[in-house]
Amino acid sequence: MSEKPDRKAARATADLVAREANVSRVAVSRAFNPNASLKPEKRDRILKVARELNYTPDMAARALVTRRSHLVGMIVPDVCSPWESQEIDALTTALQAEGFATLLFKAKADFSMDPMLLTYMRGFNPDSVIAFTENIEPAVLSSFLDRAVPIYVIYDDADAFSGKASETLYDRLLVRQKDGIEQAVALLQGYGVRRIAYLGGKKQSLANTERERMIAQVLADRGMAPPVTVPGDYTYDTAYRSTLDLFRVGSGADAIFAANDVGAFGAIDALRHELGLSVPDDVKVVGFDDIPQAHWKSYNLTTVRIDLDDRVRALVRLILRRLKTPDADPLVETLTTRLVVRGTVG
Amino acid sequence: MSEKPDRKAARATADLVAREANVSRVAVSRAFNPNASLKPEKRDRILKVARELNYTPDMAARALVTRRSHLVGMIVPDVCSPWESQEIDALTTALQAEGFATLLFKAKADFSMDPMLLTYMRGFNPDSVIAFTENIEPAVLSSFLDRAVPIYVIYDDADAFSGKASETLYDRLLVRQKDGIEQAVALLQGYGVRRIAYLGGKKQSLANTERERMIAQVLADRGMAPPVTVPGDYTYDTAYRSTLDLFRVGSGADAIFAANDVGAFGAIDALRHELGLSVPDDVKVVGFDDIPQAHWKSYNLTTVRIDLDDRVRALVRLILRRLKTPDADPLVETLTTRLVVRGTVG
DNA sequence: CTTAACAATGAACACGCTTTCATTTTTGTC
DNA sequence: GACAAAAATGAAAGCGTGTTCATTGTTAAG
Repeated sequence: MSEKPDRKAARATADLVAREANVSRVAVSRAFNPNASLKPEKRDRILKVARELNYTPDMAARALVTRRSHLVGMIVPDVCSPWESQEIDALTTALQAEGFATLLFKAKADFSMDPMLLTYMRGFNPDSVIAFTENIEPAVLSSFLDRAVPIYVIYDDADAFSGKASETLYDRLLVRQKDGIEQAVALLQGYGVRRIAYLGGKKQSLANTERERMIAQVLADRGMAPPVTVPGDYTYDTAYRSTLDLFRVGSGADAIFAANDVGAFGAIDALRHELGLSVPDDVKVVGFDDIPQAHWKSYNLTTVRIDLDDRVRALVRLILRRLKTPDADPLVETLTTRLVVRGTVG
Repeated sequence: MSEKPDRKAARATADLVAREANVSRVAVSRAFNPNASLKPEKRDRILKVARELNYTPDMAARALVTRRSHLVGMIVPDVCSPWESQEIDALTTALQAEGFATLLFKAKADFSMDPMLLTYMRGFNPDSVIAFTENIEPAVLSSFLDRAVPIYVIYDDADAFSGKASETLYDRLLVRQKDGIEQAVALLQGYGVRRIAYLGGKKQSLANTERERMIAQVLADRGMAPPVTVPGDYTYDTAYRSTLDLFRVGSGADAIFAANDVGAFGAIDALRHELGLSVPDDVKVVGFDDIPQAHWKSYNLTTVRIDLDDRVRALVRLILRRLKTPDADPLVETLTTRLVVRGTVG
């Protein structure tokens, strides 16, 4: 870590570059704006001088006049969650390549957003906002919408949504969770499973609600017993305790469908290391997400995969399109899910 | 996700608020600047009008004149790494509370930084830069230092550094890694371990180099055989493969000291699930970091803990102090490490 | 060679805010 | 109630850039 003793350090401005290169300040601006017309040799000379002077256009000044901050705000409840950190990583990489920087904010643990935080965030004028927090308040939404900032709330849309883009005002990312869930349930049924427990995620999470609803629906379609619902919050520790509670009561469940992979890990460890049960012999376990840890040998988790690359690509496509053509018609991107079979079911 | 159909959406400015509240624009500015002198009732009235108009000061405009962007740049090679994501999360939370927003950038996988990226980043004028990338290039450093931006390169300083602040130009975070390493080696020796393998991290990582050097030193001090060094890169998969290689060759190692917890997980899984060895009966394993996953029952890892809270607190203290008093003398914050005993040694 | 069309150029303005600085109002003291 | 000191106020200047718009320099067509 370090710091410059000399505080005088004047940063180079476009004016200085212009003077040094014997051109007008406007020419310097044009040199850094690829689609502006400027004689090539002149541009080269300016860029050379700029490099020597260690000059970079000031984004703040630029944002002030262009009304584009080149910032994309991300609101995240828990950066440590493997699934979210993957998304942050991938989105940041993709947006960075397009010239946008990630502005990171922490939401409150209960997935809600501090109104103060949002007000503060608005001050930075992000060109777009991506919220990993699902229960975003309408007031907050409209406060951004007043400034015509496209907001992307990341959660997995219900299949119930028909897919007719014209029916909605917004861009949407539609994740067909049912596809993977059907494959998972079919596999479990094939192994003779009779009673499935659903180990939930955060109550406020829409993705969680949808998953629960859809699992119930698929079970009903196949003539199976409705799921036993076990409380969870996407964390290992809660999943661990809930699993203990479930089996000490003796619910008769012979399979656990977890709302996310981390929860599945907690369930597996409770079963194996505290209840003395075997996975998959006594109890089968299926997760959701397919995070990198799912293939770790200690878990080797069978799970419903949401392809991160596809997901991020679709999201970036939506965002960039909206930024470039703000008045374009709302678009719906659809993703599917599929079961990845590993060792916790067979 | 959503977008406002109406693009006109004029954002409220200080001028508008001033007109609406029958005051001068200067008064509005003062209302939002706590230490400016303004009659309390007047301030209240202004803030009320501002709230009604949904007004927030524009940070870009503010930054332009105050020369403070209230942005802290973070350069991260891998957001998904549990240890790094923890740090990002904690730092963002702490800085957010102090009114700073996190500007996130991805470094290249080899821990180096793309010069273009840095140039781009400089354009945002971060008030400070925190680099999780350890082999930061001097040219890059000085390009920021020219603007008197304090840079914090996060790695664990050698104990070799005497702690005399006057001898360095920079603020430093000194992590006494040796403390925990000594405890770990003592424990291993107590269990009769004779030959320790060091499962390394990324070659470019200074923390890794330091850890290796210090383990060798502690072993020598205790009259033990020098460590067998096994190549690694902080990832699970590499650790897994390296461990297989090590034991198939038959190195005679009866303990593995991993450069980080994730690497330790890979080693444990290779030993248990592929080599048919027992941890801790056949081979003892010690990790480094104490990430949350370390207490998961499948691993239950004995590891050298670097207290994240202490670490972040110290870092935030350094950063804020430097931002408030840029000319203050360089300061050194010292942290210790300690062994957390769980199930992979006893 | 002339004229029209076009590319290149720079002066001036705007973006939204903070900060002097000189002025006015309020407060405190005898 | 008079004076000095302190607090409150607003006009104007400026932060570093992009963008008209009118002007100049250059090329293409006739």
